Amino acid sequence: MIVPAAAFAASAGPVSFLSRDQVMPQYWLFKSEPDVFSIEDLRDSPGKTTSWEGVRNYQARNFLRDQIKRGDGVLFYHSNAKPMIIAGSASVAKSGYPDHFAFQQDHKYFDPKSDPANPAWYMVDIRLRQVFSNPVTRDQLADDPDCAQMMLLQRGSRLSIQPVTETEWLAVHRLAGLKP
DNA sequence: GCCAACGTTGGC
DNA sequence: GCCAACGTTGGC
Repeated sequence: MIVPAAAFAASAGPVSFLSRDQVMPQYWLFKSEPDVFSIEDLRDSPGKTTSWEGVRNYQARNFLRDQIKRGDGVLFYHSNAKPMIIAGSASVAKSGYPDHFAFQQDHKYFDPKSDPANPAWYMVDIRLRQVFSNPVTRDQLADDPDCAQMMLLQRGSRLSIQPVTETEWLAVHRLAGLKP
């Protein structure tokens, strides 16, 4: 039986049958304390790539598990630092997969709520794109009309993984004096 | 170092 | 299911 494409699209719902990575690149901001893991640590990692484990917040977990896809752009933010900066950019090298560190009893990220049959926590891999030679400071972001509304700058925003709009992505690169 | 803003936990 | 206590984040 031949089903007209329009009928199939309607039955498939508003998302249709396009997979996510055929649609649009998305942009994110990942926070990291540079004392723990900095953009230089990423640069010096094998293949300039690292896994992003240890996220233990459900909202961030949902992003990691459901939305963050290979090829997405990542702004690498240095939190709890002097100065606080967007230090560079990265690309998602591997979409969400279970955070296996949560399964390891002797690991600092162990969480008995999570097991391989039903993982509670997820992670992605990211690969360095650019170390900004002129990092973008938090103050610059606050002063820029395209960036002032960023989730990062909302008072009390503790989310360690945040969505970034394309406008913000472009504006951050403009402030860094770079092309994305 | 302080502390506001959260998210989580656990007693009830 | 409520909510107080607690722990953490992260800017200041």
